[in-house]
Amino acid sequence: MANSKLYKGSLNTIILKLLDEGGRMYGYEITQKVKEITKGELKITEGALYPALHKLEAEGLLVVEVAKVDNRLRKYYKLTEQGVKEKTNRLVELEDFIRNMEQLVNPKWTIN
Amino acid sequence: MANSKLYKGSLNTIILKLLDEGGRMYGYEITQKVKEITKGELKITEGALYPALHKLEAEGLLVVEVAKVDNRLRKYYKLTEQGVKEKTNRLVELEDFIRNMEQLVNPKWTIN
DNA sequence: TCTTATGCATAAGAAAATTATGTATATTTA
DNA sequence: TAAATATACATAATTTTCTTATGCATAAGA
Repeated sequence: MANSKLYKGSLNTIILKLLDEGGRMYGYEITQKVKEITKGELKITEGALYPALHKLEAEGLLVVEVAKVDNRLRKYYKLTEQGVKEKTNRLVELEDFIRNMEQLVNPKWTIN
Repeated sequence: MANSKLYKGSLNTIILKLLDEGGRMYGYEITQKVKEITKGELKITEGALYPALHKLEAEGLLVVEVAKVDNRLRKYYKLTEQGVKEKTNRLVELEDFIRNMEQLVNPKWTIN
């Protein structure tokens, strides 16, 4: 995914959130959107993305809809009802994670 | 490490930062410190911590110093000069990561 | 005395990524 | 127009990092 190992584990959260915003997106579109938003700092690799999409679909969080545009295949994914709920959970987890990491590396106050 | 997969990849950064603050710490102490700072939300497992410490030592980022306290063994770790540099790098990566994630899940502004 | 806390360690397995491929069409550039 | 790049999907082998399950040993508390 990136030069930094920190992104490990965050791909699903990113996918769910982008699909929540975008309504429906296809794989390649997701890679481009992420690159755009992070100004090229985060590049989702295909080897990570496609298996992740398949897994989320198998878990019932996404549904796929195949389309043909300009004679090329596209698989549009969108959140299921369950996917929307899971997205919310993941975002809460992300907020908790960030808060804890901030606290660990840049403690605002200390007891001792 | 935690209920959330997001922490994957962040252990080394946490270790380096805590050692930078604490001067020198031993493994068990690190687990307790992390638990304390995150109010029990993040628990470093021994199966993750000890191999990580050994690896950081093998990479030359840490040095170990064995001590015996109350007839029990302790292995104090501290940053090497290289470890201090690496700590700085990791913290920059962490800041970038957090900034990118914030931007992805909670974009402040959009172009379109 | 039994449980919990302290303190280290490793091995087997799972999860999630990287890296390397593979296929195919469309568009841009030299 | 030929070659390179962009678009669009996919999977397999390997690596990294963690969880889970052990194991050993001493100290302290119930």
